[in-house]
Amino acid sequence: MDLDDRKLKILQAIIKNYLETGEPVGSRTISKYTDLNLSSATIRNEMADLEELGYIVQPHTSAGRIPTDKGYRLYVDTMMQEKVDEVNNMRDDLLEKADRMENLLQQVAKLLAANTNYATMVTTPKYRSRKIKFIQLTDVDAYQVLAVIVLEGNIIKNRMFRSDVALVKEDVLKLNLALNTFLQGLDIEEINIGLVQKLKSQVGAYQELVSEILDAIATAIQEEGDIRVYTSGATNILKYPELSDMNKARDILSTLENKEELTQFVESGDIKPDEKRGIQVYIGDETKVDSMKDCSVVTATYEIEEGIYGKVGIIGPKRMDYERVVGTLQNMMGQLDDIFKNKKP
Amino acid sequence: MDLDDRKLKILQAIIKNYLETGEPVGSRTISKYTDLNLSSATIRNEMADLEELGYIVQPHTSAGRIPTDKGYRLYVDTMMQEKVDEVNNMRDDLLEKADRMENLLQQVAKLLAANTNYATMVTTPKYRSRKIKFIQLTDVDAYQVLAVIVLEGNIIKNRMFRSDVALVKEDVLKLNLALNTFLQGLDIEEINIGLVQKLKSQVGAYQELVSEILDAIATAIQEEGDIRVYTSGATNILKYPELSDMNKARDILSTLENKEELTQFVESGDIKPDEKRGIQVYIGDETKVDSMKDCSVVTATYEIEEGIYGKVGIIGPKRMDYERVVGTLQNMMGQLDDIFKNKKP
DNA sequence: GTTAGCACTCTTTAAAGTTGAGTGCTAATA
DNA sequence: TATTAGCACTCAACTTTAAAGAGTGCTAAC
Repeated sequence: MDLDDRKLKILQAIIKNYLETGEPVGSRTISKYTDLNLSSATIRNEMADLEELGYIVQPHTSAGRIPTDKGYRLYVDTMMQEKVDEVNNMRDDLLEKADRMENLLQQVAKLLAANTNYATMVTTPKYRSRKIKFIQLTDVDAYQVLAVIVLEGNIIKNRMFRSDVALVKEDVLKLNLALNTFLQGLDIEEINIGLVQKLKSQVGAYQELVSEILDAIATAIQEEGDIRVYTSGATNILKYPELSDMNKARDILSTLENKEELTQFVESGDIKPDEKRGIQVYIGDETKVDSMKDCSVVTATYEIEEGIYGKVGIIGPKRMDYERVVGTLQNMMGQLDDIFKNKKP
Repeated sequence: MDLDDRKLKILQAIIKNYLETGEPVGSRTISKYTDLNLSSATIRNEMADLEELGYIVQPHTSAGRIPTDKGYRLYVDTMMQEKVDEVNNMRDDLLEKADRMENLLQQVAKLLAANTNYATMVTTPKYRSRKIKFIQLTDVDAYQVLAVIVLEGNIIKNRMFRSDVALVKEDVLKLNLALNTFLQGLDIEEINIGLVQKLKSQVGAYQELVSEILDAIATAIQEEGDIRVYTSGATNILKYPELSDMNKARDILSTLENKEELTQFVESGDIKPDEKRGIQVYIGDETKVDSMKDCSVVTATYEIEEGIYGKVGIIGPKRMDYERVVGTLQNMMGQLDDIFKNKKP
């Protein structure tokens, strides 16, 4: 027995209906609301076959059928025809409020949540490495100095330091020069003890200060390497009865709140294969996150420049509206492309 | 009929028991587990009185009693004796991970949530006004310039700008000087059109750039004036059955996620009256937030310097362990005081 | 190959009955 | 006069039973 065209059509109808209602779908429903013109009995026979093939199951003997993960998978892979999403003016909303990367990403999460009624996540871009572009010291007053550290890719970090000895303007300039000479263009691994010693030997009374600054630089590079995750619309999860069981809901919400497990999606998945925006669909157990075994996650990849990319994800029930979600994500990725190309925030 | 000592003792016993169990408390329980040595019948008589006085109610005729908001209020105001909390090494945890204000506050929220099993919120400090301390322009390359804006209180903001005309090193220095001459020490209201015109007339080809920078400064000051709110442990709410009703839970979690309504607690309440750390207890409707009418919120005030303060809040069920919460908060406020006094992050 | 028809299964919902915690009141007691 | 024992009463919560309804699988006819 194989999956012929008619079986495929029936499976599609079952899934579509289940996506809408969240209720098991019976043979009569399919018989009435498709143009196949088959009686419910015939549908029943076909359904029995589809069940044997593993695409659908009955929650209990006298109930309709619901799709299995395998069924959803087939649907997503072959049957779904993407719907171009109507959310067109997201971009204006984005530009209006967000003029910096972090805000922008947070805004993206928020907009998607508002538009889809699912939970959303956005990760910060992942860089391969981070080199020091330059360091700028400024004396704020006699005992305080401001250090601005600029990393490759124009990531800017600043820290205020307090010196024990009174600062001399010329010394600060010299220090600035020394730091830049030694550190410019270096990655964190390249800052070794020898280098630090050599640097310290040149700075006279400011050894303490230099130490602190070096620490700060290390921290800055480190934390820029970490992927941060923004989420939004977590409470949308509670809108779907099949996830609203107190224990499931707590687990899912807690995963969303803690965020660590979500970075998992950054590692996995292809990276932007063709113009499909690297869209990836994880169904149930495919998420590899235990608390999400009753959810599906759809992720897309955005790229801010060659090789530097992050992920946007939509988290909902397995019966999420895949077409709409994929459409919305493609749309959003397009908007992000525009923004990153034209006007770097 | 008035509230004599015995009634008070009984009320206290009822509330204590209810805080622990979350179940209505019957006369027999009180009779057995207090040292009053009274029969359940006597307790019943007293309970009837307490009900008439408005301190307790019965959820239904044949149930035990639970405290009313008025009952909780009396308890919090007069009967509660603060327990010094055992969470002593929070401070080390704090200092280890957090070297910047935002991180620190987020960390505070997280720690409190982990230690209390309630949801928590922390607001950023509220400043009365924000003056420009100085501005530092640096040319990154021929077309990009980095502006670092330092506000009073050492708030640092930075932005990268792209210039249409190629940048000349000396010009950037001049621009820097001009900006500082005109803007240093000014608040946002003081930057008027006349001033802007005058400034622009001095900068030759860089008018466009100056415009952008001024905009950025305005935005920076503005957003620093906004109070941000960090929350943590929102999912703890779901641990309490009386809040786990799907609708209540959604409303509360959604309030916590959106955060706007939470700033409400910053406005209200006394500001640090004596060494009680400005601890304030809002019970049920007292929160003035509709979704929280079944919750209590305990807030405390931290002060980073004279007159600049923010709030820390614990959000839980009405039957939250007030003593422990107040103790924990006082402890935490103490730790924060230490940190802000010794080592400004 | 398709379909009508029917017995069967199993969830869902409602109704009815049972239990038990806790009350209020009364009359007896210290 | 304050306290207590005792008892009838109430009501939510749980259990049991019954009925309804949706949907299936199978058989026999088309």
